[in-house]
Amino acid sequence: MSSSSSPAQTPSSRESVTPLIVDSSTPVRTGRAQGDGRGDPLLDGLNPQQREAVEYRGPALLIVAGAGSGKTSVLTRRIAGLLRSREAFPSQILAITFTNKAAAEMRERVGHLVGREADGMWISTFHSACVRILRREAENFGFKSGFTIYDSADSRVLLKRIIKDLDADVLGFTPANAGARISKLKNELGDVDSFARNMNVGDPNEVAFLEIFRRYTRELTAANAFDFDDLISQTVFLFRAFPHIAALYQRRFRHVLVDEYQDTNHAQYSLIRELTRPVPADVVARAGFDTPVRTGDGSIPGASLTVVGDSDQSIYAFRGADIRNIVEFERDFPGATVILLEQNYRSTQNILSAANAVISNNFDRKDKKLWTAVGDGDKIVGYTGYTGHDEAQFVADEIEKLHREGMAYSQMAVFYRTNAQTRALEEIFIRSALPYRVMGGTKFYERAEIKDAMAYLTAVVNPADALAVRRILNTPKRGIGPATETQLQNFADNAETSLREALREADTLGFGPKVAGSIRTLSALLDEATALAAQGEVSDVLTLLVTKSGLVDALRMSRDPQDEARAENIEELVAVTKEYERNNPDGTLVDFLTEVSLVAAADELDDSSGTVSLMTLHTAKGLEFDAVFLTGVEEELLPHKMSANEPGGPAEERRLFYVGITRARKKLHLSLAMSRAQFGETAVAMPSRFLQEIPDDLIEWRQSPGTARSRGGFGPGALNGPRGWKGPNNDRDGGFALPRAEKKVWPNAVTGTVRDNGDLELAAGDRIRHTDFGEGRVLAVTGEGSKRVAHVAFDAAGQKKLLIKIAPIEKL
DNA sequence: CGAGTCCTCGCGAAA
DNA sequence: CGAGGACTCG
Repeated sequence: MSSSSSPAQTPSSRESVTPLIVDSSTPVRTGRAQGDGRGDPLLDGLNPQQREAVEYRGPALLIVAGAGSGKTSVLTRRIAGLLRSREAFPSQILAITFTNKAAAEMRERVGHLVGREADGMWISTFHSACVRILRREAENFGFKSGFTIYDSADSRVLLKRIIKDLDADVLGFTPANAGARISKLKNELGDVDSFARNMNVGDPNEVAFLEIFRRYTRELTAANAFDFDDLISQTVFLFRAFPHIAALYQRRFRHVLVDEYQDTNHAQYSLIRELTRPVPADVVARAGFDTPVRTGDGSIPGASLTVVGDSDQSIYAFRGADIRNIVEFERDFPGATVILLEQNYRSTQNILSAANAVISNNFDRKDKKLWTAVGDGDKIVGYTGYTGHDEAQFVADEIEKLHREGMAYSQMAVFYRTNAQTRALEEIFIRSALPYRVMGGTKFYERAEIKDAMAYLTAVVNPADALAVRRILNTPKRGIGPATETQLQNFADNAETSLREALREADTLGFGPKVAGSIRTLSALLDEATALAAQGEVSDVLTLLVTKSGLVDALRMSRDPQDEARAENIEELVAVTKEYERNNPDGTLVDFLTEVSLVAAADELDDSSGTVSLMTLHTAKGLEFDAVFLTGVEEELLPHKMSANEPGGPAEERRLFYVGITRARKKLHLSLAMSRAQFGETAVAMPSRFLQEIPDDLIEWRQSPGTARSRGGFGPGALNGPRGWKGPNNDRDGGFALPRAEKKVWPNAVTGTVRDNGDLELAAGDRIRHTDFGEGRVLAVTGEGSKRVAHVAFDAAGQKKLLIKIAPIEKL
């Protein structure tokens, strides 16, 4: 997961490890290290618990790893130990991580320890591992290995059609709620049949849902497609239905390791169970396995299982994560050993004390206290802005200050609860010429034009995929409207063939010459691309499709100014395919599509990019930064208002806050705003209850909720210093129930204003006036053209960077 | 069929 | 405020 900064690897071990192990003249130690392990690179610098976690051998091991306790280090060394001692071949190891990035990092770190040998291991996410298995075994249960993977947006499109078709919207069904319900069922390994058996047949809502679920499933099957949840559950079904196939993997993987175990759902849990099951003697005999790990009775023992997790960091209940998986591990796997890692190597004690204080408010948890030997460190910085922009300005100013003091932008991150909060942050960051990247959110691959281009590729790989064919049918516009689409679909349904095949019948379906011609051209293009895909590179196929289809041209010709950027995005996608070819010389079109389908938000993180990272608290899990800005620490946002009525909701929100806090190595900033724009209007915000759970003396308020309130002209300000603040529930004196009408009363609140300054010329020494910061003097101007940046010392607001082109400034 | 406009609704997190 | 749907007109 994260590149832990534990002393376990910092002093000298990491550098010295590589030559020691790779150098063949060094005797390879077999078996376990003797004595205290001094001199053994795998154990050097580990604390006793970590060491035990690396060395323990047995059927099942649970490592309860607190935040920052060096678990990645432990996990990689554990794997390296298995390989080094020849207890396992690389091919016998399956390690499941939460993101592809974590997988890549783990592979690299094991590689450092044992060399090229690491290449044969399966280190991947649940979803990637399942796709790999499913593609390999697809033919065994009625799928073709070129199946499409539908993301949630694809599922929603499909459900929208179905709900409309069935007029189920009048019963309150929406693509979103039906999709969530289906997802939930699948996470519990439910299917249409099991739902039908257990449903209340007298409930019209359930009857309708059954029909939606049934149609959805049928359409997925017909399209040769799996949704995200299917990837896991279908693999489990496959293993259960075909023990001899399961046995292939049960025999192969002798060591299964699972990271972030607290966030596994029931389907994932079941998958692990299936994989670590012993193979009965009769199955071994029938399969004719020739294997050394057979026991006396002819069976193959179950694989050894190692799971790592921390129930305090369980934040994916909404995705079906079941905390019981980790809590009941010892019961599930009799004979399991549990090792606790509590020493933290990441954060300062002040940060950990805050984290401990917060999380201790959750009941039903085993008490666990993180501690560190590095000392108290700086206090946590608190700030209350008047508005979201104000808060963002604080963040931007602090980031610039830290940067001037020598901290790299890439070592700073801004977290928030909801994606919508990025807007104010981005507006201010752009204006401040601050280099940043938003992780996740509206991702590249979720853009409409990229999904269009990808749909062309999908239609080539999987002609059965009606969703993909439908998407490209009239994109770009080629005169094939809804009526034509319906006719084609009807023909396909009646002839029991696919939409793709129906395209070949354009001439026989009575369309006008223009429409029929369009269809014929499209069909021919798909055929041409299919032929090319058989031997050409992915980028060639994509280029052919996006040019000959007219997709790029249509965007270029459009007068919508945003379409130019969209055309560039498609160019960018072509570049992505070329990059993919370089990295995966043997990669097929299917492989490329799979990879794209399974990229996670955190996968985009590039340490070398030199930018500040913006991300949700969920995406932040497993990462760490020198400086963290946790924004929007307000009631209704964190904890989010939707969580209030959910069982376990508030506790999970607290864990989310806890996860955010524990990402910080040295500097933690907690910020909030007194009012926040949503739905285009301003709403009053109150400080989060979680703030009160942090002892006062750990936070240094630059501007406390109390002072922010008083400066705005409400009530007795002097009394409302940091200590005077009593939290959100104290209405009279410490409260923040501002009247709705009274907004914008803060004279010095920062706004998101921008202005087009054209080619305003500024030079060092010029005096300027800024809408928000008042007057100041230009210190220097850097950059070129539209990226010119003025470094300004404001008389009252301090030093700031401004992007000249858009900053709301005038020359005096 | 398609482009344009008005209108409504929503923002919870994600592989 | 923004996306997406319904509606209208050419």
